[in-house]
Amino acid sequence: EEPEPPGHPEPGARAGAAQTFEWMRVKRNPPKTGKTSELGLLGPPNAIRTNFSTKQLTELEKEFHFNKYLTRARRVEIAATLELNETQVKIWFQNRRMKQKKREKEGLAPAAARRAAK
Amino acid sequence: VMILRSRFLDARRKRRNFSKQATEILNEYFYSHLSNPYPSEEAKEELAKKCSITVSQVSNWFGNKRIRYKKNIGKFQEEANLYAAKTAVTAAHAVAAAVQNNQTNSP
DNA sequence: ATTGCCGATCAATCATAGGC
DNA sequence: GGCCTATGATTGATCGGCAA
Repeated sequence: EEPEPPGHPEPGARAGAAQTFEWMRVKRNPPKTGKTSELGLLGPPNAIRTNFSTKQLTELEKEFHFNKYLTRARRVEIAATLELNETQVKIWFQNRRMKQKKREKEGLAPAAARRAAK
Repeated sequence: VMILRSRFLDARRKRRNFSKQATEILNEYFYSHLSNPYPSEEAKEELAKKCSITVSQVSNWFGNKRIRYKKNIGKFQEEANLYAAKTAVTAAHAVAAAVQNNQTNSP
């Protein structure tokens, strides 16, 4: 409960100064969802977080209530309708399911919290 | 504009800061585990209970803390030293108690 | 070997709280 | 009241692991 082997005392680390641990260096690869549809194939691939429109979110939400999971066919259909790629639709449903689960959990916690309230 | 923002009552709007005490507990954990500030699910539950907040809020806190800390380590230096000293004292007491206990019952 | 899902996390952003 | 920073929450997307 106290792994500390990979200690990396930075060369410039001084007494009292915190070290730079690995988690502080973690960098995520930029999103590759941008797709190269718009541009032939030059220019930096869209590496920006997509902002779904209210319309798109409304449709996705509607579909989610109908089915928590998508079939390949349905996914293709929705992606085309909302002008999103299949990966974005897939990820949206994945995140939506996690969100649903989180809410159910939080929704029941209060009940148990009152019982265990100190 | 307002319409776009009124995303079906974003819970974010009624946000309240955690109690000073809760923040103390969270920071103590964070800085005493600075080499790997990723509490296990069990640790999160324990922290949540001590802070009177939900596990999700503990997760949010650590997520924000980690990102903001590494974004600007310098800005947290003072805070880091503060908690480092605090936990050091606690550890010293623990060691002292252990030594005391060791001398009392020596096999 | 490929592909989807889960759980956790990241990273950017939103909206409010708090201080001046 | 305006303005700026601090902070909790949200979310599109990534990472690693596992299963089909």
